[in-house]
Order: sequence, then structure tokens, then C-alpha cells
Amino acid sequence: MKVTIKEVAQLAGVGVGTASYALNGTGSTKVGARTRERVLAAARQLNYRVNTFGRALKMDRSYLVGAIFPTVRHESIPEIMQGMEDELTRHGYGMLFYTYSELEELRSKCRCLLDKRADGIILFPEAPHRHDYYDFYRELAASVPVVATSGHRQEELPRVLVDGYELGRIGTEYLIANGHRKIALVNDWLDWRTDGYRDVLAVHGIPFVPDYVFRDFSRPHDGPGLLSWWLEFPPEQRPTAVFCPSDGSAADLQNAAHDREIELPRELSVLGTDGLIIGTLAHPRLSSMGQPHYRQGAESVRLLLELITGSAPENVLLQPTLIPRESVWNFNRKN
Amino acid sequence: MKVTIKEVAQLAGVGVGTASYALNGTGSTKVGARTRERVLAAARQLNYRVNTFGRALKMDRSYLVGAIFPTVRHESIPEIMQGMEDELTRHGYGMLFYTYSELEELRSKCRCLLDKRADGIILFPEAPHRHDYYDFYRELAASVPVVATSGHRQEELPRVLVDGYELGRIGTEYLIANGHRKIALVNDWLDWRTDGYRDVLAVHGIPFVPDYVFRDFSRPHDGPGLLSWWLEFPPEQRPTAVFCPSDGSAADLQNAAHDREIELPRELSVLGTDGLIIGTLAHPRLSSMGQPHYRQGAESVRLLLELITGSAPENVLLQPTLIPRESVWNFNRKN
DNA sequence: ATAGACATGCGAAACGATTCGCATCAAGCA
DNA sequence: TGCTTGATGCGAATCGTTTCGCATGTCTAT
Repeated sequence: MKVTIKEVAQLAGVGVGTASYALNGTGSTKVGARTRERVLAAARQLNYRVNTFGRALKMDRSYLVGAIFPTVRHESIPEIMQGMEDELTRHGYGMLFYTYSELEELRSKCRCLLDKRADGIILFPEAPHRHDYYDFYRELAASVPVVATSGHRQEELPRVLVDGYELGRIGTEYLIANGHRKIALVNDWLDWRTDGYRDVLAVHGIPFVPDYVFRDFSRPHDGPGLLSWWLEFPPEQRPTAVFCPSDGSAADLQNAAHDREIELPRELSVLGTDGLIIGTLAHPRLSSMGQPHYRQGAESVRLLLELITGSAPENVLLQPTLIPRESVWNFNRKN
Repeated sequence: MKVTIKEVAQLAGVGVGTASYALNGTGSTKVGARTRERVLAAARQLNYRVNTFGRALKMDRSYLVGAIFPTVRHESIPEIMQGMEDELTRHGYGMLFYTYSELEELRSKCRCLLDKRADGIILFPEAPHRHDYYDFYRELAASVPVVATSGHRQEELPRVLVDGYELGRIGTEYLIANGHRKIALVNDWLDWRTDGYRDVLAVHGIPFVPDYVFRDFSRPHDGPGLLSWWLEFPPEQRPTAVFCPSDGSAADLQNAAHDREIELPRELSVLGTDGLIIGTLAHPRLSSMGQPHYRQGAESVRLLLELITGSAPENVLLQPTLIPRESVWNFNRKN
């Protein structure tokens, strides 16, 4: 399991330099076809595999990139990772996986990554409204290529994100098409979604009601929290549909509604975001704004690799797609 | 960003060897306290960080371990990964993440791992009934430390698994305690679960009905598939409870039942396995046999690290715990 | 026939760390 | 004083690559 390039060269009867050129295809002008063949044959025979460390030491390139996520418990992360892994493997890179839950941990994990000489880092940013994080992103990006992967508004870093405006627009359009007029929007940090929502309402001549937008981040963002917010509206003003920022919160809202014996989806329609498989396990099965997580991962890698090889890549904007299922009531069809 | 040990030694006014000893604490007998202090101070001042490749090259230790999963889409994997990551980081190791979907891909990903000189591999085995996989496991384990992490019966490799017998026993006991007598068991590869199930029935004097055990792997294992199997029983023989091998299949079964307007959980109780968060999004919220995924990940790492440092570790058997929620009807309480 | 151009290939140096044999020095002891 | 011993530290050798300068040999053109 420990055959070196020297032994390959010896068996092929050439110098180590020549063997290196032949093996890597570099200096293709410099090594004759017959010689190359001999080297390759010898390598195959000996089952030679390059020692990454020798190479990395000399070349100052590790072919490793780091991936840091705020917590794996966020359901869309596995799919993103899958996209990243596939794309990285196709380019001969390895992926170093880390998680963090607060800034200090992020710092120390990035230090680990730097120690391991990662060629670049893909960062899933959390809590993008906090300035200390922003400062750290900038500081980090100064010493190593970094790209952000997420739907957050992330001005600092090269990034791939999902078009929040379109997401809000398409989702709201769908609800309106199903006859909804009183539509609530639960906000996450993705403000663009609100713009899309508001614009579509305008197009259809539906007045924008500020109270229908849940912005209160001091309140719990979970099912019971959202439901009690919803219940505070007097019945005739109560939204007929709630547009949630994730499938988890949407399903949780549905379950809270079940507990109160509210009839779903007739009394309360719910539209999720993410289009995850968990949506099909909820009852009713969640309609959702699907996000292209796999592509998000793959594109992040593409960007990072460009960054590593020296070009200044353009940000990527991915489009969401509607996944209609059963959680939205259709007022137009007489059920 | 590229300060070497030589510069540290120079600044401290010592030889490189001495600097190395001082920095690593090795040869602590060999370097005087005052000298060590000087070296450490110099390192701090220059912000020195060891170059992993130089070290790895000399020591033949990469401080990298590979983690290979059949597919991230299996919901319990993120939690396992989290456990692995925490434990690895505590020991200064990095985790190389890969996925595979068939044997050939597993092979090639393991080759990547070997190329990157991973010190060991944690393998989440798939399809443990296939002999070609078994052969490969053995072959792989011959060239690098490997541990398996899963609930599968995996005789070849050092492994950490969850006690399937106890899982079957406790789950079945719970159903019986709720007044169920006709209990179906949906099998995965974990045969031990069947033993626990059968033994508990015997303890309670309930006859074992072979037909209540779903073993037909040619049929779809999903909600509609399971429901149609269930419906084939004549009503009076129909199981009142179905013990599922995952939360996903359990929730899917519930949704299929909703579609047929079967009243849950009165007409059909469902017990899941895994205790995942998705169980709380299903309706009714899934009762489930919780598996200690986080610990599973952490213990796998512990085993692997032992293996790497040369000892022959004992396999680890983790205990499942019951997570009662709302998907099991209680016949004893007059509802 | 000779010089220059070109194709091919050799092997030393370098990357940054660890480790080992050896040297130095001071103290202890006869 | 002379010798042993122990504590401390130096720097060369090494790990497996890649790359670069140089050497060799062949061919072409004059």
C-alpha cells in the first residue's frame, strides 16, 4: 500500500521527474509517447497511487474544501451537501464537514480548516443580521476563498441564493389563483419575499395589510406560536392562508391547528417553503415552494472552484418552483 | 499566512528540532522549561500554525477520517453526522464526507479516501444482505481501519449498533400495554427485532401469527404498499397496530390511511422507529422507538480512533428508548 | 562536416515537519 | 583534577512529490 513514484520510475527505467510528468500529463511535450506508456504500465502494475501529502506539500494545494453548516438539523442541508459532494468528487476534491452553533465555534472550526490547508470554504451563513458575523466573513474571505450558500441576503461574499422575490411572487400568485384574498406571510430573514408578495397583491388589486405579515421575531416561530398569532385576528379578518418560511414550520402549524380541531385545509390553508420530503408526511400533504437545494450545493462548488483558480465568479440566482399538493384550499372549485 | 517552524526556531534562537519538541510537547524531558517558553512565545508572536502536510508526510498520519453514507436522504444520518463531527473535532481529526448509491460507487469513493490517506473509515452499510458488499467490506478492512455504524447485523466489521432485540421488545410491550393484541410487524433487515417481538408476545400469552410479519421485500415498503397489505386481512383479523421500521414509512402509512378515510389512531395505530423530528409533523404525531443517533455517531468515532491507535475495540450496543406520542390508540382507557 | 535547433530525459533541490544520533556543558563523585 | 552522568539542544536525514536547470542525442540546414 506504500509504493512511491520512485519505484514506478525504477520499474519503468526512467527518472522520477519523467515519471511525474508522464503520470500527471503535465509537460506532455517533454515526454515521449513510448516512455509515457512504459511509466503508466509500471504504475498500473505496481498499483501506484499518488501520495497527496507529498504533492500538497510541494504544490501548496490540498484539493480539500471545507463545508460549514450552522446545524445539520436544518432539513434542507442534506440535499445541499449531496449536491456539493457530487460536484466536488467530479473535480477530485474532498469535502471537510463541520458544524457550528455560535460565532466562536465558527471561528475555531474555520481555524481547523485553515490548519488543514483547505483550498476554500463553503459557508452556510446563519443569523445574517448580526454584525459580528459579517465582520468575521469579511476577515475570513481575506485569507481564503469563501462562498456563501443560502437564501440569505449576503452582500459580502460570492454566493448562490434562491430568488426570494420570485419565491414570494409565485407562492402568493398560487394562493390568489385558488381564490384566497386574506393571505398571511410569515417572514424569515429573506425580505425579498415580502416584495414579491406585495407586488402580486398589487397586480390583483388586493390591498396590502401590514398586520398580515408576521415580523415578530421575539415570538416563537413554531406551530403553536404561529397559530396563536393567527387566532388573535377577529374571525372575519382571519387570513385564509398562511405562507410559511419552511416546511417544518408549516407542518407544525398544521398540527397545532389539528389540536384545536380546525378543519384543514378548508379553514386554514398553509403553503410551505423548501419542497422537502417531509412535506409529504404532513397531513394534509404540504403544498410548498420548492427550492433547488441540490443545484444550490453544486453551484456553490462551481463558484468556489472558480474562485480558487483565480477568477472572480458571478453570483448565482436560482429559481424556486411551485409544488402543489393538498394543503391549500381551492375556493373556486365547489368542493 | 505561511510561517514555518524554521522561522519560529530562528526567532526563538533555537534549532528546528528543539522547536518541534517544544511545540508538540513531545520529548518533554528533552527541552528546558525556559526554552520551551521562548519557543511558544515566538510561535504566538508569529501566529504559527503547523503545516499538516509536512507533518502528515513525515508521520504517515493524516488526522483525517472518511465517512461514507449510502445516501443523505435517509433522515437519521444528519444526527449521526453531528455526533461524529463533535467527537472528531474534539480529537483534532477532520471528517471527509462521501456518499454512494451502489457498490461500484462505494469502491471508487473509498479509493478517493485511500488516496487522501484517511487514517480510517466509518461506513454506513447498505443492503447488508448482499454478498458482494460483504466481500468488499472485508477487503477494505484489510487495508485500513474501518468501523460500521448502523443497526444492521454486520458480522464482519467492528461496529456500533442499536439493540434490535430490545427495540422489538419494548415497542411491542408498549403496544400490548395499550391493549393491542393483533400487532403487525414490518420488517427491515434487522431480524433481531422480530425475536424481541415474538418473545414479548409469548410472555403475554398472545399467539404468534406469521402473517402479521411483513417480510415481502418484493412489495413496496411505502405507505400505500403497506396499507394495501393491511387491507387484505379480513376486518376481524386485521391488526390494530402496525410497528414500522422507520418514521418515514410510518408517517407515509398514516397518510395513506387518511386517504382511505380510516380514522387514526382508533382504527389503525402506528408505531414508528427512529424518534425523528419528522414524527412530530405527522398527524397524529408519531409514537416511535427512538434511536440514539447522536451517540451512535460519537461512539463510532471512538471505536475508529481506538482501532487507529492499535487496540481491538469491543463492539458497542446502544439502547433504544420509547417515545410515546399520539399515534397509538389506548384500548384500556375509555376514550 | 559543423553548428544550431529540437526533442527527450535525468536527478538535484525544495516543500515543512519529525526524529535520531551526536555534541556540549554543568554537576557530581572519587 | 579527571571522569562519569544527566540534561539540554543542534542540525542532518527523511517522508513523496513537483519542477527546474542541464545534459544527451538526433535531425536539419547550410
